[in-house]
Amino acid sequence: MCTILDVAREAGVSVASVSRVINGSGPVSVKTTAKVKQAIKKLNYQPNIWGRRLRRKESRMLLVLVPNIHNPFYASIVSGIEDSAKLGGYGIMLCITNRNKDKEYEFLKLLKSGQADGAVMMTLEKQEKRLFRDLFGATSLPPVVQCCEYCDSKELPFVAIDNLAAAKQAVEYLISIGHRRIGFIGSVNRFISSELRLQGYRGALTAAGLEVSPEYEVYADEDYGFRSGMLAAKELLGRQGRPSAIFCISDVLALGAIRAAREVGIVPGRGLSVLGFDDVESATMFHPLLTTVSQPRYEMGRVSADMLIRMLENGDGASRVYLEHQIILRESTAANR
Amino acid sequence: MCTILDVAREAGVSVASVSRVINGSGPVSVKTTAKVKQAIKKLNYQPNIWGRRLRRKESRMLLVLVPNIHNPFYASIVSGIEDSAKLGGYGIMLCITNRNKDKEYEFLKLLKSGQADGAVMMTLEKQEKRLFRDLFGATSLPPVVQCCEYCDSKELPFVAIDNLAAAKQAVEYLISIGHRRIGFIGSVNRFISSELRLQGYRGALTAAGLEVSPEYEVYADEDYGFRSGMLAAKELLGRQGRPSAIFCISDVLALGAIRAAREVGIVPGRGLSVLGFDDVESATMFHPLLTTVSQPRYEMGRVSADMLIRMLENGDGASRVYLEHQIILRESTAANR
DNA sequence: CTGAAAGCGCTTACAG
DNA sequence: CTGAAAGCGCTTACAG
Repeated sequence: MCTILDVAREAGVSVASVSRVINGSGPVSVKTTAKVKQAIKKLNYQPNIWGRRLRRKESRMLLVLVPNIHNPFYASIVSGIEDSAKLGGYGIMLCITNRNKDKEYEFLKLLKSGQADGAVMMTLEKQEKRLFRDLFGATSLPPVVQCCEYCDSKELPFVAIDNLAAAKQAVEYLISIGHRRIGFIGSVNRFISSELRLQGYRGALTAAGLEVSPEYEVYADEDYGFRSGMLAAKELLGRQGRPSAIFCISDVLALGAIRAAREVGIVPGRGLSVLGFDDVESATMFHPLLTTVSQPRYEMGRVSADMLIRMLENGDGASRVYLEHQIILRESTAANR
Repeated sequence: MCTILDVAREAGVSVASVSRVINGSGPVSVKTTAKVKQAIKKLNYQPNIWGRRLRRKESRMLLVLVPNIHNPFYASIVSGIEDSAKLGGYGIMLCITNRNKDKEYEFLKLLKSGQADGAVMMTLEKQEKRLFRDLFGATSLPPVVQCCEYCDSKELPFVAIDNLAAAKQAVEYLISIGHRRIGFIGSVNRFISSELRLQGYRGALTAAGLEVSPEYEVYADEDYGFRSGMLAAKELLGRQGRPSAIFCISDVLALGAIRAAREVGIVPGRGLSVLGFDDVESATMFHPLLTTVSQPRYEMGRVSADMLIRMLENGDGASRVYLEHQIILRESTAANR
């Protein structure tokens, strides 16, 4: 590895000039520029990033926190973040938290120590007070954009869909095609999306004059696992006056519900309508293809990272954006006769 | 942010002593240690990583290159790498290459510029000469461990399963339960695993005295996509004397084949045996549950990262390790009568 | 056991 | 337009 000094010597100029050429900063004559460029090429010079960062006091690094990476839902989001980061000249560091708050905390310390400039977080639960207060104090706003999930403290920016409206529409659709006994499979996690989807479900029932009953609301594990979706659905289907339709807060759960229905001899689609959330790839792998709420995943990643970078570079304030969702009608829902 | 100098002043000692306490290097009296620790706590001091790295000339950062992140196969591997890296005190930077060689190349430059110490690569194709020669010259070995896929240059270490043996066993199983016309769905990519699985398939046929026919070998797209698996299977199933079993080099392709079979009126499992590769989650989501070859994914990630770290820290030489695979019998294969 | 000082590779006022 | 020099925050021989 050669240094800026080697280049300067090779080109017969000062390190200051070399630096100016590399960064396109300050005035340099064409002649000097040419000599420097040639020397860089000849020596195959790569600026040492640590020296630069130490000097500039910036890391050009973004943190990305995802709760788990097995749910295919997160894959496209990470992809979107990565693309935006690259475009802005940032690298990303990924942390798969697996609901381990300590791991999350340790990782976020990289912000304090200057190892990263900002973070996109998909791991924030509804009430996440301690984390930030401990890390940044009560006053200063951390350089963080929340994606998909967000906590209810008012100041932090986020990018998400309108989960309440989306869930309400989804359940309204089920009602519109004749369903009256509609079950709900949620999750025991503390994500705001889970709560809002539950509220949307209840809201739609209430608005239609249908009864909201805890009998029809069951909960899968934190990670929306397939197997736990199956179990939840079986519970629901074993009840007196079982539901004719189930709204699930994730596709993986919905897929589990479909499998559960089959196992107890119900034909999914005809005998039981199932509506999911996310539109992951496996939603269209098998019949009945899943009716679901689609989120603009890649887009959410892009927008989150872009927002974060603007905050970092232009000092833009916190904003909260809702992206469009879409209800995609396929085969897993049918009219109730 | 306060610096080591602030801590030194607060504790009434020199920066050298503070540094020694932080790093547990060199001799320090209990008294000094106590004073320094107290000062660190009081000031909530975090060492600046850039200064340290500039000085030590190490980055404590590992690169991870995956071809795509939509295939659930890669998720656990990344998880394993992350865990090992954390244990060794390394951070990881993720690059989703999407088969973009330039992106890969740019990313690997981080090694040269000292931004990362080593890389775990899952993106190397059979003949990957240019990449490394351009980057590291013909002589020096790059600090890279290959995972799952590897190139045929002899020197680079890798962690993988024995793809040839695994594929051979899988197809031998199909033969053992009475299948004679066995199709193959591969991929047009240039990964060694794809090639070895093809060879294993052919080897098993030949060993059993069955004919190897190009008619029975079809190829899906580079990313083992579900839809392209469907198309490939339809091609196979449309042929004269269609196969009674299909060996697929990935589960997602196998899932596509199962769907294709259904669409042309064949009952997968009974009417057509399908055998996959990877044992991803969706292999057990729907009936027929997929018979498949399971790879120790998380383990592969762990072992790769551990090996890389040993190379970096102890100067261990290149080694090549094969991990155990396993054939998991489920419902998608049945005896041919 | 401790501290003064050099130096890692870079950028950027400052003076010319 | 150019260069000498200071300084970013750290670690580590070196001398004591």
